[in-house]
Amino acid sequence: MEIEEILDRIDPMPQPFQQKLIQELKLITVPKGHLLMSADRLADQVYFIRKGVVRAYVLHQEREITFWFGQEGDIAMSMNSFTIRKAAFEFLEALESTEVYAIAIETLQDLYRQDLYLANWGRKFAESELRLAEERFTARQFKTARERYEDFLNNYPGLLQRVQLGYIASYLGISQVSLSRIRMKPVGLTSSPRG
Amino acid sequence: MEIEEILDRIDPMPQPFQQKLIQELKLITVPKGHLLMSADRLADQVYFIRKGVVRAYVLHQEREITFWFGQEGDIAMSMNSFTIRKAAFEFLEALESTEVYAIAIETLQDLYRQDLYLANWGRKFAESELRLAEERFTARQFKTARERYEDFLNNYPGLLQRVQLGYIASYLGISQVSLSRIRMKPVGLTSSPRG
DNA sequence: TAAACTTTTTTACAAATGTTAAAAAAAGCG
DNA sequence: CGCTTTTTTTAACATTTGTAAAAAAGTTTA
Repeated sequence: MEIEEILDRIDPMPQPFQQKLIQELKLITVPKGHLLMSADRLADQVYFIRKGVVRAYVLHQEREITFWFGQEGDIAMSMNSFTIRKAAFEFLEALESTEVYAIAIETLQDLYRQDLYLANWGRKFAESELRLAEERFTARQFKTARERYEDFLNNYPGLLQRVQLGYIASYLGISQVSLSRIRMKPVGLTSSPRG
Repeated sequence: MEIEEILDRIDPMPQPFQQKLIQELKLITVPKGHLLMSADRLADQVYFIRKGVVRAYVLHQEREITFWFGQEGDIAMSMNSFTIRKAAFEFLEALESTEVYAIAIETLQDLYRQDLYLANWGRKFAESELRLAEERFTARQFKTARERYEDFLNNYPGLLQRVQLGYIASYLGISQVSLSRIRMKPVGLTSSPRG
């Protein structure tokens, strides 16, 4: 996906202002397994995904917890590192050979501070991510694991084929065994009294 | 808490720009139990909490799920209603007699579009909320219910005394019975083999 | 293509959490 | 106050989900 389209997905802005951002980008390609970002280090880049799939995960007691997937058109950054300029807590890993447009966080911050259109673009980006995060957070609370799995299939068509199930289970907040149990039984066949 | 302080908590901006926002605010007082916002209606106001406690909750199958608390200095808005101009999915309820500074969403949107400082203030607001949401989302995944309860006590000192436990249990993602079990046993005394 | 490795499913069991209902405690109110 | 209502705790039981380990399936590589 080309960069103009990625930017427009968040909020279209007049050409000249868009170009101010595009000018600063560098297209890089990373192999499967490459870490674009590591925990305990200051994240200094923001990535616009042109091609490929990445996941963000945290490491907790020897265990990886995947909490975000990004594919073509998505934007990856450590909000933690960006806002409070502290070391990131997450890893960002390419799950396929992946092409990203990269920009230094410092440069992006400068653009935001200088330009009204870009500042509002950045605002809309954060707002839309926040909206998704809230939706996902509440869904985690009142939807069953099976419903969340079905939502995942609908919201990320094709991703099931590109991402291994262990990562998806963790993303859904369940163990891989539970996910396997869900997939085993056909949809709609839950453990009702006389199931 | 006065409005200047509430705004500065997100990001300080030069006086004249801050005043552009403050000019538009109306201070209102609502009694305990009042709904500042209701699901299935377009949320048309943003609230800056001067005094009191509010909660945001969703209604799912006869059941209320509290997912956010706000107190002095916090800012309440329906990000869903704000960004995609759809009906809100959440309720916003005052848990005490509460004073809020209110501004129409439309007015705030206009201010953002016109002014660089305000646009960046709005961006930082969304970014910091997003950062908190991510933190809470991952914590939900790898912390036990007891740890989340302890985090709540640390992150919201005094709120335990102002909010009933049923709401807190729901906020923590557990049943009220579970919360009661946690509170029953002293800290550190978990169910170990010879507990 | 055989061996080595990784991923997914299955099994058996343990632990955590939910549900419903009732008792106890606390808060609200005339 | 004492009665009523609400909130919190406790109890008993059912269910979900997790863990660890093994089997099966699928991939990779020499």
